Amino acid sequence: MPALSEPHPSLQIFNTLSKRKEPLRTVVPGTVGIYLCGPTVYDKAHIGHMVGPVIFDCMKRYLTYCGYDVTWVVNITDVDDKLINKAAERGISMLEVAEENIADYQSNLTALGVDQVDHFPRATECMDDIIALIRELIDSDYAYAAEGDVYFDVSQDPDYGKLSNRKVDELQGEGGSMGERKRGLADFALWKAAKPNEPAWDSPWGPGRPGWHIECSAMSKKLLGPTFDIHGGGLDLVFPHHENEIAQSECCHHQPMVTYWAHNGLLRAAAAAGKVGGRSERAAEAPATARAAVPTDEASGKMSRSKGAGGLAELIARQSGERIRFFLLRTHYRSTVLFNEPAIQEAGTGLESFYRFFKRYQRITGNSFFDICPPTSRATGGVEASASALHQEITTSRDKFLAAMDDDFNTGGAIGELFELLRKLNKYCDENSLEDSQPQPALLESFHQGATVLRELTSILGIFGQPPATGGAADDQLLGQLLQLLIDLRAAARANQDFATADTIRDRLAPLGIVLEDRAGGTDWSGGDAESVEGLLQLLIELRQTARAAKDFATSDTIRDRLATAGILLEDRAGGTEWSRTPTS
RNA sequence: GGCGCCGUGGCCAAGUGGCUAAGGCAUCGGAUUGCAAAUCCGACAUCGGCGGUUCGAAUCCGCCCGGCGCCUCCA
Repeated sequence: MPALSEPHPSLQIFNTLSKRKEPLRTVVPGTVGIYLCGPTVYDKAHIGHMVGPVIFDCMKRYLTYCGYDVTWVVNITDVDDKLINKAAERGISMLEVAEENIADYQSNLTALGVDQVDHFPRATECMDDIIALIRELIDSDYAYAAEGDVYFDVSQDPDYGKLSNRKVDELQGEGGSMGERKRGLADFALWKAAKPNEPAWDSPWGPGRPGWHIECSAMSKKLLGPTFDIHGGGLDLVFPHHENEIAQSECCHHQPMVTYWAHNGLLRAAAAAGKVGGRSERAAEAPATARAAVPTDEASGKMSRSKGAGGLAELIARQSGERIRFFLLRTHYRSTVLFNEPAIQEAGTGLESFYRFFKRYQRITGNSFFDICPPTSRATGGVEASASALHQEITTSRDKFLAAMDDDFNTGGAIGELFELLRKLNKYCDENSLEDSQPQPALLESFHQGATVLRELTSILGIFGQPPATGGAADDQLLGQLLQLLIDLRAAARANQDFATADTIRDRLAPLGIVLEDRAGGTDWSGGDAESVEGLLQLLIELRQTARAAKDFATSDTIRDRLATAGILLEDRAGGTEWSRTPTS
């Protein structure tokens, strides 16, 4: 076993094996191999499945930023009893079940901004590796075949239990029919003989399929080697899954499987016991006819949606992947996170402050924050601290941010520092009136550099990569046109000291989720969606009626003409004014 | 029964031996604004309870109370 690299000067990782934080030392200097246990794809993903991917995505981004060449593997278990059952239940093949849920899983990952995964190995694509590993274990007497099954002989491994702090003779083991074929209760299956009509692969022990644990030993070895740097997964996998992985791999290779075991905390449903997607929840869910059904009684504690186990795609549609990502990153990854939708909503409120700043940046510099290309490495990032008071503040914030990340990827602490940096930048805008007059180029440059550091740091967390996705382009355009018209009408009213009309416009917009902000250079708006359009038109029609009643035909005609330009036709009838969309071609 | 985790302001959440306990959300003042919104400034907790170690503890130890996880498929 070759010696590990020199430790990183500041980065520490908590290791489940030693139960303490340790400096990062890698197997190969300058590179990091990460393996994260991915899903068993027998059903749609729930939000609990996203915790690991999101934090490990940040880990890879940070390690890359720190100069490492990182390879990240997330395996997919696509052969398993539950897949077989699901396929039988639905009358489709196991492969079809897997394909469907892999697509769901990956689209969820994409929505949450998880795009750093290098390999998604599938168990069914690694059968040769799995069988080879089992054969080696049998040859060296760590495993034995029994009636078409193969079991790992736990009694042969003196280290068994070192990860989860368990003693072999205290383990309960599985009962049932398999128990008769096992030599020891704690022994676990490496290969399971196929029953009639089950999917099966040929092996020296007869047709069958691999056990769950051996897949990960085989896939991690294949892609990362017999010893690699970081192995991740949920805390619930420590025993038996990871314990068994260690047993298999280390008995086979006679060297450490993994240097750092990193386990993320589990998501817990607020106001109810049990982790999201856990056993108690599934039991409670069983009587329900449709798991994706809208909860009928929030107080019953049996809701699926608010516990997050169902409808991740729907949750993402309601809240956006970025909000969910930000919500997850606010808490340290080893902590239990209490999940509930209002909390995600609240995280989104915090996120809005950043988006308002991005607009401010655009107003001041004329450029999009999202077009800033920040330094992508720790060595080249940051600003000259001595250049100005602002730069010193920025440097302090950046140092604190990096110190938090160095401390076992403390994203919660890092995010706190991000808000500090945001406040400093806003204050700088205020104090130097960057929006009002023609600011000095030097002030502008300092400001730009501060924004660049903000972009540098947020990129590490994988947030604000791109402007938020908007709805349909056509509706967006109409919404923009209607609001510009309303803003113009309001500006005219304000110019005439007609604050009643001006305030009416703003007040009527609020219930539609649209907020107006008056600034030196004009009025900004935010919020609103396709559903706001009808309300806006109703308001415009009323404003036009008021203008007509006051014989202010210039205004009323302006409204009608500009609506026509926007593709809305107004028709005055006896009972009132009706609107319709002009057919588009 | 065995192994383990957690309990910080109204809510969420950093901090795990030493300046006035980050930050977010909410609330209340102030600046700013025609009024708002946004932004900035300020207010708001002695860290579940008790006892101990220490010059010094939210941070270490013990006990108690409360919440949760694993020991079985599970991210």
